[in-house]
Amino acid sequence: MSLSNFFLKSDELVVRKMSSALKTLQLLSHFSATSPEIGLSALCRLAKRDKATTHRHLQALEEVGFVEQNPLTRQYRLGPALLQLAQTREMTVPRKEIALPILKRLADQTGETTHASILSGTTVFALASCESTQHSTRVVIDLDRFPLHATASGLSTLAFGPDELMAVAAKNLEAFTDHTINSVESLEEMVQSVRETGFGRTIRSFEHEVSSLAAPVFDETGNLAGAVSVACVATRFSPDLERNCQEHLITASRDLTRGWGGTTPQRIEAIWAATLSKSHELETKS
Amino acid sequence: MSLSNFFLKSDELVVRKMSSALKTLQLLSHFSATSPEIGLSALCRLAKRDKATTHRHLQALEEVGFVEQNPLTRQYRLGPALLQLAQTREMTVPRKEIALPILKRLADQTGETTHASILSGTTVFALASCESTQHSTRVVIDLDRFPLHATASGLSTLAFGPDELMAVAAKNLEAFTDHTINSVESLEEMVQSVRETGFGRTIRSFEHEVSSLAAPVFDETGNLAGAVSVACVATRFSPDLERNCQEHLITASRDLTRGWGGTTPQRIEAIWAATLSKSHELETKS
DNA sequence: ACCAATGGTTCACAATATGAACCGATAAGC
DNA sequence: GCTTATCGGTTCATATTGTGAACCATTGGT
Repeated sequence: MSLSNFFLKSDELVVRKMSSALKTLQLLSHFSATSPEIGLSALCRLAKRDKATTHRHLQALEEVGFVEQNPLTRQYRLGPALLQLAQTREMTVPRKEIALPILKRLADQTGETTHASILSGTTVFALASCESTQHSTRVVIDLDRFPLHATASGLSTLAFGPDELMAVAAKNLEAFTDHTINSVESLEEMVQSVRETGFGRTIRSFEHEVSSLAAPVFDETGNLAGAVSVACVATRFSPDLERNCQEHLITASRDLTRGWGGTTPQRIEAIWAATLSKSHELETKS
Repeated sequence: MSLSNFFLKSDELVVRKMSSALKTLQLLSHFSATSPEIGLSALCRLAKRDKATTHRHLQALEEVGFVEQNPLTRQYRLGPALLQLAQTREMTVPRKEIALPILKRLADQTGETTHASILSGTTVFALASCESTQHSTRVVIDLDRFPLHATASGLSTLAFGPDELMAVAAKNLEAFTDHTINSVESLEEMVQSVRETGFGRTIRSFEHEVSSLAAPVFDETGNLAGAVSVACVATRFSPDLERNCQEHLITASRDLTRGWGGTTPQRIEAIWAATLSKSHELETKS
C-alpha cells in the first residue's frame, strides 16, 4: 500500500503506472482505529494527492458505500458496505472464526497474549488476538498492522513471505524503542536467523515491556498466509518460557495452516524440529 | 449498484459517465454468500463488461486485498483486507454491536425472528438478526440483501428513504412467491400505505411461510439509515400479534435510531401514534 | 474587516481506460 | 488423437477518462 510510485530498474528511473481504481482504493488505507474520520484536506496531505482528484475518488467510494461523510463534521469515515462484504468474506473463508479457538488454546498453554495476523499485499494485518487470564500482568497490544521490522509476526512474514517484502520493510524502519532494528543490514541478519530457526523473535523492539515469538502460517498453495505469535511480558521471558512458546506455536501454526486450507511445508517442519532439538540439548546440558 | 448507466432527463437520453474506480468497485457487489467464488469469464457475464477490462479491475482489487484468487480453481473471491476495514468501521460506528441487544429484546417480546438492515447506496443489506427461542417453528432467513419490493424492511426503506430508490426497485420486481408485488402501480400503492401507517408490511411476499413487519430507522441527519423488522411464521400472524409487533417495533426503532446517533423524526412518531390508536379502536370495538 | 483554513468545482491538457483480436492451456466431444 | 469450446490472460491502436492549478463559497479565528 505504501509502496512508492517509483522504483529503480537497471539504473533508470521508471514511473510505475497506477490505475485510478488503485489510487482510489488506497485512500481507504489511511483510515484506522486511531484516525477513523478524516477531512478532505487532511486526506490529501496523507495521500499526497490533489484535492480535486481525492474528492472525486471519495465520491466514487461514497457511491458504493465504502466511505460516508459524517454530516456534522463533513469528515469522511469508512462506510457500511464494508461490513456487508466482510461478512460475505467470512462466510467464504472464515479465518477469524477458525483462528480464535486456536489462539485461545495457545494463550492457555503459554499464559501470555496471542495474536494471529494475515499478510495482505505488503501489509501484515491483525486478525484476532486472545489474552491469557493466568497472570495479572499481560500484554495488551491493539494494533491493526504489524510493522514488518519490529514485531515477531512481521519478521516471520519477512522470512517466509514473498521476497518483495524486504524492500518495503527497508523503506520503513521506524524506531519504536531503542531495541528496534534500525539498519537494513541488521534487519537482513535478523531475517536470516528467523529462516534458520523457524521463529520470528523480538526482544522489546516494539514496546519496551514486550518480547515476542512468532511462527509463520501457510495457505493452500504453500505460500505464506500470515503468522501466529505470543507476546510475553518481557520480564517473564525466560529460556524456559521461550521453549514452551516454541512448542505450542508449532502446533498452533500447524492447526491454523490446516484450518485455512493449507499444509505446513516440509521444509518448515524440518527447521522447527532442528530448532527444538537444539534447544533441548542446551536445556539438558545446563 | 444495479443502477442503469442511462437515465432520462427532460426528454433526452443522457449517458451517465462512470469513473473506472466505480466500475471496479461495482465488481465486488457480485460476490455473495450464495456465489462466493466467481471466475473471470463468469464475472464478465454478470457485470456485462469486457474481459480485459474486468481482468485489470480485478488486479487492482487484488493488489489492495479486496479480492484474492483461489489458487486451485483460479476463481476470485473477496479478500482479507475487507476484514480489516470492516473492523475499523465497527470501531468507528459500532452499529452492529448496538443493534444486537435491541434485536434480542425485540425477539423476546414478539417471539419471532428479528432483523436489522442498513441502507447503503441503493442496497438494503442485512446487518444482524436474532431468533426467538419461544416457538419451535421460527423463521430463519439468511439474506445478505433485502429486496426492496418484497420485504417489509425494503418497503420501509422505499417509503422513508431517498426518492431515487423507487426507480431502482421498479427495475427489479422479481417474483419470489405468488404474493410478491409484480407491478409498479401496486408497489407505489403499497409504499403509500407504508407512509400512512409507518410500518412496512409483507404477507408471504418473499417466502411462502413468512409474514413480516418493519419500521424505519434514522441517523443523525434525520435521514433514513435502515430498518428493523420482525419476520413471523405466517400462520401465527394474527391481528393480535401484529399489534404487539407494532408496539415493540416502535421502541426498537427509537432505540436503534438513538443508538446510531439520531432521533426519530416527529412526523414518524405522529404516524405511529395514529396507527396504534386506530388499531386500538378496532380492537376495543370487536 | 480581515485572513487562513476548510470543502468543493472548473476546464484545458495529458494520461489512462478500453475492447477486439489474440495467445496458450485445459477439458470435452467424437 | 484430432477438433472444438472453454477457460484465464495479454496486446495495442483508439478515445474516453483522469488530472491539478486556479477558482469559488463558507466557516472560524483575531
